[in-house]
Amino acid sequence: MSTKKYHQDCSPCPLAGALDVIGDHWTLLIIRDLMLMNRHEYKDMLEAWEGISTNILSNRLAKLTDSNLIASIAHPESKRRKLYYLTEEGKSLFPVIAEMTIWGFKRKENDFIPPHLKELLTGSRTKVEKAILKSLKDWEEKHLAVS
Amino acid sequence: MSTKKYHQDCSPCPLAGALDVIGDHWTLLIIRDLMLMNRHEYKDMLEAWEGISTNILSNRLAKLTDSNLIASIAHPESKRRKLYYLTEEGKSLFPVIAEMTIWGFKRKENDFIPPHLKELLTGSRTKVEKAILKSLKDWEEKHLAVS
DNA sequence: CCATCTACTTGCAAAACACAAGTAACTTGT
DNA sequence: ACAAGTTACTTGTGTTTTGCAAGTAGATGG
Repeated sequence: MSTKKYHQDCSPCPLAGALDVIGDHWTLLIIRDLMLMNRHEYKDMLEAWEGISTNILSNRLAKLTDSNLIASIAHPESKRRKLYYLTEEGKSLFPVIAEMTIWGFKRKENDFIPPHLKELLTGSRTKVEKAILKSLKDWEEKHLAVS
Repeated sequence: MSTKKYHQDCSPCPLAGALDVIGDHWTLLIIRDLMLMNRHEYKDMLEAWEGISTNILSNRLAKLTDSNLIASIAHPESKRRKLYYLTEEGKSLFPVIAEMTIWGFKRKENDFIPPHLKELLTGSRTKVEKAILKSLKDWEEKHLAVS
C-alpha cells in the first residue's frame, strides 16, 4: 500500500496546493453544475453533457465534502434523494471558474456559455459574481431550513 | 485500442474544453514555471519542488507545444539544450494561474508565493499582469532573435 | 578518447478511470 | 399490500495514465 502523492506535501506553492483539490478533469465541472447550472442532485450531475461515470461522481462528491467545498442535506420530497450545495469555501472558487471559462471560450468559441457567465465576456466580474452569489443565497433560503 | 475521451467532444461548455488542455495535475505548474519562476529549461522544471517525473514532463511539454501554449528554441550556448517559453496563448492563462494561486493561498496560507504574485493579494491584477507580461517580453527580447 | 551533461525514451508496477452490473433504501402505482 | 420503479450509491473488470528507475542519443569538456 502506498499513499497518493500530493503536491502540497513537498511544495510551498499555493497553486500546487490548489491543484491537489481541484486539479483533475471532473471536480470543477461538478462545482460548475452547483454554481451555475442549478444542478443539485446526483442524477442531475450524471446527466450533464460530459457524462461522468457514477463511481467517479460518487468519489468526487465525497472528496469535495471532505474538503468542505460542498455539503448536502436530505431532499425534502424524498429521503432517498440528496441536495448538494456549495459551502462558502466552494463559492470562493467563482473567480477560478470564471477565468477558466473565459479562457476556454476565447480559445474556441463555442455555441454555449453558462447563462450567468455570458455577461463576463463584456462586463464586470464583480457584478456577475454578485448576481451569482445572490442566486445561490436564494436557493439556500428556499432549500436550507433557516433556524 | 480506444481513444481518450475529451470533454469537448461531447460538451459545448468552454470550461470543459479548457479542462481538456489544462485540467491535470502538472500542466499549470509548467506554465507557472515559465510565467513566474523564470524556469525555461527541462532540467530547471525537473528541479521544481513538486518533483515531476521526466516522462510526464516530456509528455506535457509535447502536448503544450501541440496546443500552441508554449514553444521552444535551441539554447544559444549548447545545441543539446532547449529554451521553452510561453506563446501569447500561453500567456493568456495568467488570470487562471492568478486566481488559482490566490484561492490556494487563502485556503492554506503558505510560506511562499511566486514573487510577482505577492502584490495580487492586496493590489490590482491588471498592474501585476502588466508587470509579468513586461518581464516575459524582456526575456524574449534577450533570448529570441528579433528579425 | 572518455566522462558528463541534457533531453529525452523505455519498461514495469501501481493507481486512476470508464463502463457495466449490481444493491439497498426508499417511493409510486394499483 | 406488493410489484415496479427511482435514487444514490458500490462492486467488478479491463484499459489508460502515472510514478519510478533505468537506459539512450547527441552534444560538450577535459
